[in-house]
Amino acid sequence: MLTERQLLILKVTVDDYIQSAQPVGSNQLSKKAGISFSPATIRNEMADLESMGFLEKTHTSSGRIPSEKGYRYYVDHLLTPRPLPQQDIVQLRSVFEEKLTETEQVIKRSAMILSELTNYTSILLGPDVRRHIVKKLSIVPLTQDTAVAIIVTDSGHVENRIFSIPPGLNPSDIEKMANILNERLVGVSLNNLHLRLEQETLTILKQHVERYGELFHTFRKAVLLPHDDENIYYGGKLNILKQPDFHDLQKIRDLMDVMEEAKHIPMILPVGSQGLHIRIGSENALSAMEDCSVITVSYNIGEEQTGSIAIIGPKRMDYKRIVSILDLLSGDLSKELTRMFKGT
Amino acid sequence: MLTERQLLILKVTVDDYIQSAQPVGSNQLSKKAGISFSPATIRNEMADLESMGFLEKTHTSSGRIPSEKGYRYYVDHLLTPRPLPQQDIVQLRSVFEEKLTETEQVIKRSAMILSELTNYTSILLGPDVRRHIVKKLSIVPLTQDTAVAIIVTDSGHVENRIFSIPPGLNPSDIEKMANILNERLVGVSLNNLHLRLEQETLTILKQHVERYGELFHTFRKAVLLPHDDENIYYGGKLNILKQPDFHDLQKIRDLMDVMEEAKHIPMILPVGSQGLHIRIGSENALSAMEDCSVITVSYNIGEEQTGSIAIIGPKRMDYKRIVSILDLLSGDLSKELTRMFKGT
DNA sequence: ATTAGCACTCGGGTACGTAGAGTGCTAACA
DNA sequence: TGTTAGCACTCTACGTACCCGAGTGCTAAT
Repeated sequence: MLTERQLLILKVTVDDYIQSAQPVGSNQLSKKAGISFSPATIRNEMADLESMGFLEKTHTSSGRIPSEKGYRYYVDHLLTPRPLPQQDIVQLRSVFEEKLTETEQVIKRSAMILSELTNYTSILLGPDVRRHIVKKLSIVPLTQDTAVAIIVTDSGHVENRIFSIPPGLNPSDIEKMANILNERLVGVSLNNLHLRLEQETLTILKQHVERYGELFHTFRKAVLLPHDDENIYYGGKLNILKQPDFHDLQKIRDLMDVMEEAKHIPMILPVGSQGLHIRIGSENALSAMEDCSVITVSYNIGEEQTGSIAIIGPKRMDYKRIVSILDLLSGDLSKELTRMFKGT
Repeated sequence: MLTERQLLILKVTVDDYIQSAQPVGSNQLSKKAGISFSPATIRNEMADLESMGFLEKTHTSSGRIPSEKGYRYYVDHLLTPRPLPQQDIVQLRSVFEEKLTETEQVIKRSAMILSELTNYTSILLGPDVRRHIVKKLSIVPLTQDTAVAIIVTDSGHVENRIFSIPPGLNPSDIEKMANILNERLVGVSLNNLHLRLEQETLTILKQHVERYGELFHTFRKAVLLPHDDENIYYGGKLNILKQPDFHDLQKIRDLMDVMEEAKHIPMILPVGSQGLHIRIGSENALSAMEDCSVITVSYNIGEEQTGSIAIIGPKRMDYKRIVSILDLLSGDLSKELTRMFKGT
């Protein structure tokens, strides 16, 4: 439905606007490499592209900028991924040179490097902790009436919570409880912890531990409390301020507000979906992000557990480059993290 | 050296400017309550105050705004702390109603509430982890060649690090090592951990554990790696964007940049100093903060360990209110955290 | 089908005039 | 002598007018 020439003009227009952030006019365009027709012709084609909804004007006599539909068509049909410059690859892979031993560290560093490389904001979601398997559970008494419960998972993640001990309880009972819990809960995923706690351990505790009720209750409450916002990692939150597209302070505030709020994260990056996704402007669920584009990609550790990577930038984002970068990183990250925990 | 009337005019000028963010003129001032002299008189006095350096003009025929010297005099001599409204007290104390069990949680919540209450940015520094005393040390094997070391301190803080195990090492040796380390290191502060590690445990390890060298080396490296930026808590980082005083995007960027960078923190809030401090504009060490005022106060747990609270706002900050709020919070926080760990 | 030519539009910059708030100074006043 | 009314002056903010340049749409010629 679009002619070759229209496709060319659309592509060059989007490319130019992405690069310059200025509306592009027919004269300007005619001077570009690969364009062999006059400004007048370009004007006609651009008028057509506008009536079809791919381009827009900022005012009556301005040059054209891509509409959301224009960007959408561009990313769907006109994106010709170019191999990344060697330098970028080196920088991106430098994360893995650091010999980090912890998932958390690797992801945190990745977020930083990603934002440095792109000049946009990055959000990385760690693998879902709740699928991890309990490897060991300890209880360490702190004071007369408190103790800390420590759960180590197969991925090396350590969760710890303080809970209170009913006054006057026999210390040996706590030890007993720790032993029983260890015996019964190792091998269970954090997800299923609460089920197992109530189904299996409760009856056994009853038999061995005095006043198990209070102790169990406070322990259970501590262990189940979700610390869900702790595996979100940001890079370059302030890069938004670098973009010429954002000058309205109120909008910047709204946008940053939304990003910081952990509860909005599922709306920003579709957790659980595989592969690469691009959301342009109002395709985003949140109205504060209607001037942004978000590119997300998933990665995985082993086969099952997946995390997500998101890049948030203006609609006028360098899609070509970001797609290449995310492709590379998600692959590398999957490989590296899988390698780190292949032995589990 | 300043007459009563000059003091009054200075005070009212600063108060008014803090409240309105607009230069204040003689006519405007003459209508205020407590002012019983004419605009002309005020003009004379203001001219004097300006020549003495307490006030400034933004341009030849504008009203006056306080100079840094003016603010300084105001906070040193004219600050009449007023009791906080009951509602603020309630909101501030709501942190302690939540029955949080972990220091970290309490401090995190305090930072949030503080920023909500003040509309400025807050930074809270947790107590120095390095002074905490080791209560228990465990080593949990993860894979063939990795294990996680877990250190629980008397405050309930849990540090964990993954380290690698030299291939082919006897698993029972790791257990032996854990036992030895536990025996020797419980009761030592994290600060002194590295000393003790090398002085005492090394010789004993030599006697009991095969190939202690490699194992010890990798363990030592893991334990000593400082995670120092993890007890800084922010509240309302975006509140800067709310202040009418900040409109220059570049300055906002610089300011936020500086605040996020953990290494700048010691320059922002003077770690270790007791009591309440106010730094106005260029009194701050960092040039990015020359348009800000910072109010800091320390709090303590028990007798020794201290953390800090800082509020960062424009020079035109509501000093009276912030001082009252910080006074209250630092007291409450000290009491509450001391109570939480009085049993240690 | 393409393009040169032309009238038209709009944003941005500059110049100018005015209203309003504020100042400094002088002279009158208590 | 300290205070105040009066007045000329200054500067900002705002609105209007104007022009320049880049760009468009349309028409007519190629």
